[in-house]
Amino acid sequence: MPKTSSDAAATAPRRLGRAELPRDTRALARYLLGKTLVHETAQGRTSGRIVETEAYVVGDAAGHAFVGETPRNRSLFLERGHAYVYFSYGVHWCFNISAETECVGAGVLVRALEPLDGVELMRVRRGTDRLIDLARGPGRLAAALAIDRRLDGVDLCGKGPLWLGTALRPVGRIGRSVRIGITKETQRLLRFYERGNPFVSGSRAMRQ
DNA sequence: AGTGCGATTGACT
DNA sequence: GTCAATCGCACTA
Repeated sequence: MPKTSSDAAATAPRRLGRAELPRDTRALARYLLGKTLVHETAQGRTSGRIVETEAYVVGDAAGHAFVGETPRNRSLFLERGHAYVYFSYGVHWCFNISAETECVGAGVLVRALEPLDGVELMRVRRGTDRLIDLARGPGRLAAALAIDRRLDGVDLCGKGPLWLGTALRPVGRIGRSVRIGITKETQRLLRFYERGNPFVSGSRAMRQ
């Protein structure tokens, strides 16, 4: 059987520091492609390679921060590198990374991961055996890594259980498209993904 | 206090 | 392809 990036415990990524993250929201969305997202819990470690992101920039009517700071979106106003986790459609959690500086509301939605460590644990959490579906889409990704409201606002650049790591493998060609599922600012090309990667969400055309 | 709706997913025709 | 599930939040009054 050929070795794939989904084999457990491939190589250990190094934690990324805040200084390594671009301030600019769009730049951060691109930078994150190929990087590793890790969550360590009592159940074990799950991690994945980020293959799809969306930028929600300053002054963006589609962004949750557009209405100004509220109890729900306050994490978007933290310094870059903090988690913004929100509850979507009364069913799913979605994971974002705050961007820009403190008091500026912007962030990057992480939409899909290529599973790395803890694939079996992800299968249990997700209730499916299909590797391709474990973390393909923001709601699935959060479920696979057990990300929920408890992680809203945590620093991803500290020593906590949820953190960003270096890329274990360089990112390939980056594709760009409109963002998925929004009703405002629908023409802006703020979705970024690794071209041809089967773990990217959406239709086949959206992965090319 | 009531209303409308959403950065989604999975089941079903 | 269509559509219900299911909740918290922002907004109106």
